[in-house]
Amino acid sequence: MKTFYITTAIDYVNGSPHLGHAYEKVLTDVIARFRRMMGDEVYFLTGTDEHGQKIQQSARARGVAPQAFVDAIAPQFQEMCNRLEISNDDFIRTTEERHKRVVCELLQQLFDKGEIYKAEYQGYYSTRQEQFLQGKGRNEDGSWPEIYGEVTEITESNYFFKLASYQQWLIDHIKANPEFILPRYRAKQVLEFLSEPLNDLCISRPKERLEWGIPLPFDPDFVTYVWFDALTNYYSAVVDKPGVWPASFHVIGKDILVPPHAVYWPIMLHACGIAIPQSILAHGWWSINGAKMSKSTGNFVEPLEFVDTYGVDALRYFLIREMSVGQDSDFSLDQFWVRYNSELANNLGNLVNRTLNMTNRFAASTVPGVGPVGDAETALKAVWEKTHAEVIPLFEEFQFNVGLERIFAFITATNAYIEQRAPWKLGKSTDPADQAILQTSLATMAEALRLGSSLLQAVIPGTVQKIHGVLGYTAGSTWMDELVWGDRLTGKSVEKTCILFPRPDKKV
RNA sequence: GGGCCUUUAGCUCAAUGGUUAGAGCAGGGGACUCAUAAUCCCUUGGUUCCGGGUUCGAAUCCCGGAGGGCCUACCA
Repeated sequence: MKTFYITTAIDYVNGSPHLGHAYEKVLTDVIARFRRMMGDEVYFLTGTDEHGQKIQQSARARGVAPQAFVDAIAPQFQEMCNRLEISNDDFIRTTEERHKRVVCELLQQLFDKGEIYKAEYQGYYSTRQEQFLQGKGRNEDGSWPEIYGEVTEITESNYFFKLASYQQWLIDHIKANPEFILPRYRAKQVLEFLSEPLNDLCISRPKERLEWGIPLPFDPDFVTYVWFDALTNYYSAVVDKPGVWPASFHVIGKDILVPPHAVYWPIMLHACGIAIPQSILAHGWWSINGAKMSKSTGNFVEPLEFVDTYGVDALRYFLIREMSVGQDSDFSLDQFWVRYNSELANNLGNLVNRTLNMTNRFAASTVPGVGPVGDAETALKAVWEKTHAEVIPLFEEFQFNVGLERIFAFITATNAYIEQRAPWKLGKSTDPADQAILQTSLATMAEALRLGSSLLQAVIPGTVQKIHGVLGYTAGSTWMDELVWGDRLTGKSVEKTCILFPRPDKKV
């Protein structure tokens, strides 16, 4: 079986992680965990992008070496993964030897094949910003904006990759493989980009301008410029792991789909004779309180602070529940509280607690065996079968928001079942028939809770483990038979109480 | 300028061209007490952005328009 290999974009370490970074990690993690539960062999990669001009500048501004600078920032991203309970198998940094070696190999190979050539490039250059300027950045009167300082027209030599010669191949591939770019409507955007002739891609910077990069193997006076450095991480991380490449999914933000991931990357690989990824999944962006996220205006969410305050699963749940994958979404504390209170705390959390309580009170803390089964049990089981059958395909299509809604409908049905059986009334009866139904109802609610929470495994893994734990249960590593209604809780002894999602006034 | 996406209840979202457009939350009413003042039941709420067209039948397909977002041009 082909390994299910999934990646996030690597984050540029010129600043601290924010909500967007956190979302992409969580989304990818949910997919990875879901595939593992489905029985796939999963390999999950994330990492950091650590070269380039901005980092060189930031390091210089602080008077430290670039390596020291990135060594200080990269751990923040690793720490974020830990705190978000991201189940990545590897974390690659583009400053690692294993990465640089592969980048050089690919570049040398393409150079030897004549796919990379040297050419002169003429353009307007801002010394202050240390960058070439685009014609469109110019003012109406032809002058350049103040921030660029002195702008001069210069000629510079650089290396170029023959992108254009693969244009038709890529167009054909995208048209023949509708799964290649997801959501599908994004493929139109890529094809539109490809409807104009591609320019060859400048892949180097002279060392006088940019030192902080990977030197070209065939010309030490130049370093690699972004594309071959950053994109190659997906490949370099697994080049020595047989059976992992090609990637099944690259999960990225919609902003870096066109052109890097959908155009440069497949062409780079194809030119090297390497298989290209199966699929690229482009997600949307978060706004905050209806406005664009921005550090300068203070309109941003610090993911780790949020986790400290509200808990990792509260954040994971909200991000996945609220966002329709591919679309943009808004993050507001009000909406967060709606999800937290009504879904996590009241519907699910309270179900856990009342189940424990009743099992303690009416069955000496041990999940009883199922007695006589009536219409109520049959009906609840039918809801389960329906939920189970609907949720898996929804998750497979990344419709997590809809899937979660269905799961919570089942949780509600379980709460309703409990009302219908009213074990607290049965507990007062000495009639053996009532006692038998009591046993059945306690066993049924526990089993429903085990199953319903199991479906939440990929999204809120820590919480699900706690729920299973207080039910005296240890879940299997896949859903193969985990999701089958049964009696595996019979005889398990349960905990006294468990508050999973405390209400705000009761939080410490 | 060209292109893409989007618009469904107060809010967040569903609905292979097919009964009377559905859920959750919020609002209103009731029930219950095992439970985190929770839970359960009932209920109010719609010109599916607007205007045409195709069709036996349109939220869905076509044309035109409006609002919002985005790509075309480095940044989750």
